Amino acid sequence: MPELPEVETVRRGLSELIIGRTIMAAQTDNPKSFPNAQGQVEAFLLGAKVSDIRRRAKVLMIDLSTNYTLVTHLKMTGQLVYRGKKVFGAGHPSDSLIGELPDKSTRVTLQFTDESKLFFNDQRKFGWMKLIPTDEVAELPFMQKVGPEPLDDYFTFEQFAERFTRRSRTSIKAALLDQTVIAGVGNIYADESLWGAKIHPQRQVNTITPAEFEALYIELRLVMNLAIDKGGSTDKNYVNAEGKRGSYMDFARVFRREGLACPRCGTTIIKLKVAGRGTHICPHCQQH
DNA sequence: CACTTGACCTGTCCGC
DNA sequence: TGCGGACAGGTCAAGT
Repeated sequence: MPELPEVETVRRGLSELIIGRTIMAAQTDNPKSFPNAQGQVEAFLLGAKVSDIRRRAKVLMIDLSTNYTLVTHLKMTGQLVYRGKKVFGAGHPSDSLIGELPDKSTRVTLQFTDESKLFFNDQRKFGWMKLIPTDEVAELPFMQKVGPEPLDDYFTFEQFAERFTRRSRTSIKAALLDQTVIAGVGNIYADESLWGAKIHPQRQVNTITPAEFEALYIELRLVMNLAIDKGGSTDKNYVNAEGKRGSYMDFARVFRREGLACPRCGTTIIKLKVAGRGTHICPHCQQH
């Protein structure tokens, strides 16, 4: 669920809220959510000041003054929510999707010296935060093999099409979801961009024409930029750094819209399974 | 090497 | 009402 636009929304929110704050305490109820060797937290996290927040693909990096980085992956149900002192004990803001924190899905709590807190919530426990030396982050296996950022200014349609040659015999949807091809695409924006480009998700990659790759490149960037504009997609769990939902789902054309009319031609949208994922298409606009 | 499937988890929904 | 099973979907390990 958190894909590139959602993680980017969290990054922007956290940049406003926690850069410059100093971490005073950390606790977790689940070692897998925060798997750090004994002593590292005391030595490199407590007393550290947040210096920057970066994103690569769906990975968020909270840089610290100790030259360590809290590398964070939200996976499917992760949330990073900041709560300032004034909110404590005052119920929760009416526009927030979640209530008092911590709650039963809180896995990690970071407390700052001003008593405000950052909560890492993760219902399904797939996500994690890892404390890693900043100059070693780029050497992580995932960072070594992840594909280019689709929204970078210098990322061209030609480079986009070339990335897919490595997955020529699989379906276009499986290739889009492959993080080593293009970074940051997940199930929502795969379906939305394929609909925009009028490509059936089960089409084999080596049957996609250059014109179709160009349409897909344009649609993917369009959809992701719109989603960032709307603060991401909240299907169930996703919230931004203030606990608020994103509104892209109000603009979705096919995702989770099975049984409804295609906004382009009126045909009923259907749901199928492609690459092991729930997949939404217009059977008229997206022919196999 | 290319590609697919299962595991990791918890909560919700559906049919009986 | 309870209960089993399917489903949700990001990534890695294991299998074909």
